[in-house]
Amino acid sequence: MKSASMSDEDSTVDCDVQLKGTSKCQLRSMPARVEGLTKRRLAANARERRRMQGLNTAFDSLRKVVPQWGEDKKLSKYETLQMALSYIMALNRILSEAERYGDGEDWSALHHYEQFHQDHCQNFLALSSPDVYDHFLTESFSH
DNA sequence: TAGGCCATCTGGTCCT
DNA sequence: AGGACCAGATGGCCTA
Repeated sequence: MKSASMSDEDSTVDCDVQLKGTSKCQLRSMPARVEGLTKRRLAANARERRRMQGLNTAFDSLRKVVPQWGEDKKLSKYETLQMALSYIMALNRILSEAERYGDGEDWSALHHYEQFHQDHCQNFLALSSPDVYDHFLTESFSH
């Protein structure tokens, strides 16, 4: 997508991979030591790319299990983490309340769960501000 | 057009 | 020594 047009399956030296401003021709004419360094840099770039792709895959998995407020709007990474955090806290709270009031047959918690997506998204919107978020954390843990 | 978000490159540090 | 992880820099894409 970005500047480099590199293949994903590269592990050490990819023929299509080029260091910024370094042509394949230049690469071939380089002294062996410099060429070695260049190859290692390119391999490191490829590893870093794969690592970040793995991280993004994990973010996508997280997005799938976290509430979203719109089908079209994809949560940013930051928003995904914040949403996951407050989602977990909310579920935790539901469990705590079910333990406190329920005997196992009390499904009032389920009602809370149904309400969750609405409330949660509203909460999350409020979390856009760090100050409000801190307040939300305090409130959540105080229960 | 400015600002947000993102992918990629890069050099440094830590770990095995 | 080489790989994993991290953070800063850079530049592209998109939207208000």
